[in-house]
Amino acid sequence: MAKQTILVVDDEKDLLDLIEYNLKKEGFDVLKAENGEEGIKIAKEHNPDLILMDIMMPKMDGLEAVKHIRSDDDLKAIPIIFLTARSDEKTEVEGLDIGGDDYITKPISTTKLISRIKAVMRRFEETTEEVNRLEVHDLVIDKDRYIVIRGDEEFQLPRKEFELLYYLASRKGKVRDRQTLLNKVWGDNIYVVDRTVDVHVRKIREKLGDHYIETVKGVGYRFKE
Amino acid sequence: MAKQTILVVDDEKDLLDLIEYNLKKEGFDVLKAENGEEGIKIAKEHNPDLILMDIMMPKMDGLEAVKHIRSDDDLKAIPIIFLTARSDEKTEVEGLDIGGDDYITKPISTTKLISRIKAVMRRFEETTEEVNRLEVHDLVIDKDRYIVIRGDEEFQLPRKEFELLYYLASRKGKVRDRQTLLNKVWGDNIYVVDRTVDVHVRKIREKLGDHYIETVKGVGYRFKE
DNA sequence: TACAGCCGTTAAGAAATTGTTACGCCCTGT
DNA sequence: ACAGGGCGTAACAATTTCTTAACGGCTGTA
Repeated sequence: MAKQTILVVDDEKDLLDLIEYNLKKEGFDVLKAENGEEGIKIAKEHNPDLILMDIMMPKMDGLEAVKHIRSDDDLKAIPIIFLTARSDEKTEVEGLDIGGDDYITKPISTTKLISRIKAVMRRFEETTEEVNRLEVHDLVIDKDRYIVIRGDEEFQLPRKEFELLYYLASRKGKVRDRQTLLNKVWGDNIYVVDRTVDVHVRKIREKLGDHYIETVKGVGYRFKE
Repeated sequence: MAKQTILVVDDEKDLLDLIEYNLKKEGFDVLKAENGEEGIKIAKEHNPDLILMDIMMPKMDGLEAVKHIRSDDDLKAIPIIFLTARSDEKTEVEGLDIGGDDYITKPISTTKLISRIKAVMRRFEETTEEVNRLEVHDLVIDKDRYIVIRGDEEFQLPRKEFELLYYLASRKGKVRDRQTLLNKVWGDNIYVVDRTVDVHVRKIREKLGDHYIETVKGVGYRFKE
């Protein structure tokens, strides 16, 4: 899965940094804005997958900002989670009414924040109904089911093998060096020896045959075009 | 969309009238009941789209009433919002636990009430519209009766097991990770260890056999295709 | 031929993940 | 109050998957 981007809008810089740190640790890309106006601008430019919005801010407050977002065709579908200083009833409700998808009261527990974010994203994914299904050569690589199909054979690859294959297949023809593969498939802050990739490639070849993943000596691997 | 009907159950007549007035102004049809017992009776007769239920009432209190509603096949799908006099956490939690979908503390702000109602309804619209009877492989999973049938065997699975099976079966072939399963079957803001899913899967397998739910290591579970 | 750089292959041990069982809590109906 | 069922958790066993390290082969170069 491609990295997901979260836009955090809050006027407290410290909090912004703290949230950024935690979200990045969880593997999200993070964008920051310090007020509603800036938030909208950045949202338009980058189309984040989710917005974390403080309600009380100078210049343009969160509620105002969300109204704008919800009336912008390009942005209206983005899920929004509110941050509120106190669980003051009125704000809370107003927020849900204009189209927030959840709200969290400060002070924020990191785990809670993360799990809320993931919950909201999941709720949205089902609605979006993406097709995670690649068809390349004589293979069907179905990520929803985590299986690879060829003719009427069905292969159950282990997770890493599957994801590696999926990544390469989704970029058919493009060479990726081992380090890139590790970053994309294993994750950024993971420490493993890059020869590990070789082993996985070999296992894939063992199961599906040699003719899908090609070696580019001195560079890396690529899915055959 | 047709006018939506809301059943309000509260023993304070004045409040009942006030709420009625406001809901009607918003375009809802309103039914009233003054205690849990009466509430259930009216619910069965009219099948409202949502129930607003006071917790503290004479005769049969709200929690009790909701338990009945949740165990009545015709009524169990109706969203319920609790009204509580105090934001006593325990009652609050208990309420959500037996199947309330939201709760509001008195005194009630009208705007807040309305927007909560709308929010809950929105949430339900997305979820509803399910077929209540699945036929997969040699199984019939009947959600109306909470029963699984194979040939002339009939299995009475406990609630969680049933719902987990139902969820997976209704997405035959698609892998779901534990967290997603928890969110979908247990509910969003429920905190349970994700290994709980394993145990329930095991119990289902114990009763129906191993060949329905497949494990995808490192990912989650899926109903066999 | 000797050497260096790179990749393929293997097998073994480590790590991660799941299966299974048992226990305790809570609620319900008796 | 008590028995029973449903649920969530913890702990340990059983498996599967992942990594590493080591060795051998191939290719191009001096």
